[in-house]
Amino acid sequence: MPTPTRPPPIFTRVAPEAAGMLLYRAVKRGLLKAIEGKQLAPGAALPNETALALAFGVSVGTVRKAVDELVAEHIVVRRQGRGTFVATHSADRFLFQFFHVERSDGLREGPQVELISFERVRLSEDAAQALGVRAGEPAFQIENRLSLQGRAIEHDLLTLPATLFKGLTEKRFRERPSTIYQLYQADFGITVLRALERARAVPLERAKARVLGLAPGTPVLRVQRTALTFGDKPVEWRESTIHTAQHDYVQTLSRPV
Amino acid sequence: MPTPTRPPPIFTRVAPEAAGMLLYRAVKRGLLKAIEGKQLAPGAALPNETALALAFGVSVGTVRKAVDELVAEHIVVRRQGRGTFVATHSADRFLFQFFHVERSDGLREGPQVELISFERVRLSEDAAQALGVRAGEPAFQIENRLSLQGRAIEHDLLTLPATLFKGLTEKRFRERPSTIYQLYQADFGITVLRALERARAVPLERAKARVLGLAPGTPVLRVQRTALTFGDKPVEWRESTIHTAQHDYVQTLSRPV
DNA sequence: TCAACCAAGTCATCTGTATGACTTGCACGA
DNA sequence: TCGTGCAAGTCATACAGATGACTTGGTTGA
Repeated sequence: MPTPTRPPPIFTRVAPEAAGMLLYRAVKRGLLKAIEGKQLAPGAALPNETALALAFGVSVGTVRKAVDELVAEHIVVRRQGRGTFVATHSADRFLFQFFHVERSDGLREGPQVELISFERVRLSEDAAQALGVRAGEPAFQIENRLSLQGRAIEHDLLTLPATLFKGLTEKRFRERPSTIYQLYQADFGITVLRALERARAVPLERAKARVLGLAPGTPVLRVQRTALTFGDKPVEWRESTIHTAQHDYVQTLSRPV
Repeated sequence: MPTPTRPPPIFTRVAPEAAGMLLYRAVKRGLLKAIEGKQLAPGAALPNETALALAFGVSVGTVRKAVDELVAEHIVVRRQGRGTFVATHSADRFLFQFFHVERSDGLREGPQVELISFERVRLSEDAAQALGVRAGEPAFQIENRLSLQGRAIEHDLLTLPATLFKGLTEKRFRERPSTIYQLYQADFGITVLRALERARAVPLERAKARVLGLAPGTPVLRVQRTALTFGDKPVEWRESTIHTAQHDYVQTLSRPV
């Protein structure tokens, strides 16, 4: 009788070939791979700790340390007595980690995003420096308008190196299922792990005033963000212009990383 | 012969009486107590891990977990092969953790602080709400001007509940040896661990324009900060007005806490 | 004198095991 | 039928020890 086909194992042992590498890092990468590759979908339960230890060929303590870091990064969620689950990134996690605008009274909600323009360009000096590549490289430049409760609040200008986002089209961008960072992850295998931001107050320019429906010269917040993936490699450069009359840009200062 | 007097032990065993409490938390608190109480001064080396385990009556792994958290909070610093040291709060750590203004080209330096006014007041509604106490409570209100490279860059308005800062005087404040947060710690036993900030862009008011030597109406960054100690208890409310023509307000977005 | 080597001390990682707490589902009995 | 209680599964904490990497300081030998 034929052996029944079974799905390939999700995890592979890391112990032997990872000589010199940190074991718990290798385990973490393995888990991330499975999460990014959708073998472990958002909301799915991870195998229990002893099963993971067996699969990776390491001890439970090592698995624990790997999962600890994923928990700290809000990539998975542990529930005592229940199990460990892949965080449902989608709206909420993105909102929490990368969208820091909230109403002055503390109300937090996800923005509506409208695409204003989508073009192929050559990298400017600023963008090239932020992205760590040469000026003049091909790139995508995307303009968005963000609204909260129907009120235009923010203008975003995104710059993406074309080499990292091969095959991106306006249609694909426009028809993405969820957040922009989820598109990066699902379609291009790029996981944005953290970002650097620089903020300043500037008078609103005429072009953006038109987009936001405000008077030119209004003081607005200008935030420049470099989004980073593994190894602090830059993958996106973004310039946001935020109207902060009814909203604040919110931060928690604690453990600098 | 008389037994030589020896200093009292810095640490006490936690195992027995800490029934139900998390051991590693108890160890962490013990270490924090020693650090706050200056038995372990900034820059001092902690006893090595096995010695700590012995002193607290727990295993090395438990000490390790406690120290891990202190390291994550930048309260101590580990150096492989050397030892673990109490972070020198003083300039650098404060700068790194709580002062987020840097020159546009990335240059980071500590600000010069000038005291402009020091008064006893009653808490306003805003401040009272941020500090989690009733409006009308007595408080100190302190105005500072901060400069970088001789250029006035920021105006700070600090509000401190009088109950937490009993005995604070203008003289003591003015003659503090180092940073403001170090004064809180050394003189009032208050360790600022983290802070919440809300930023917006506003036109510069006339009074602050005079202090900063700028034209009224210039777009400036308005940052409202609530500083927190253990248990997220608010201890300071601060409103900063920052001139961001040559400087940026810098943030790292990563693992939300 | 000086450079190379060596040993001790310390943190860093990993293993393996034990116990407790929390959650769920099932069996049992009123 | 319903609820109590128990057992199993899982994460949470803690222990003890082994090995490796890094730093420092002293010893040795040319």
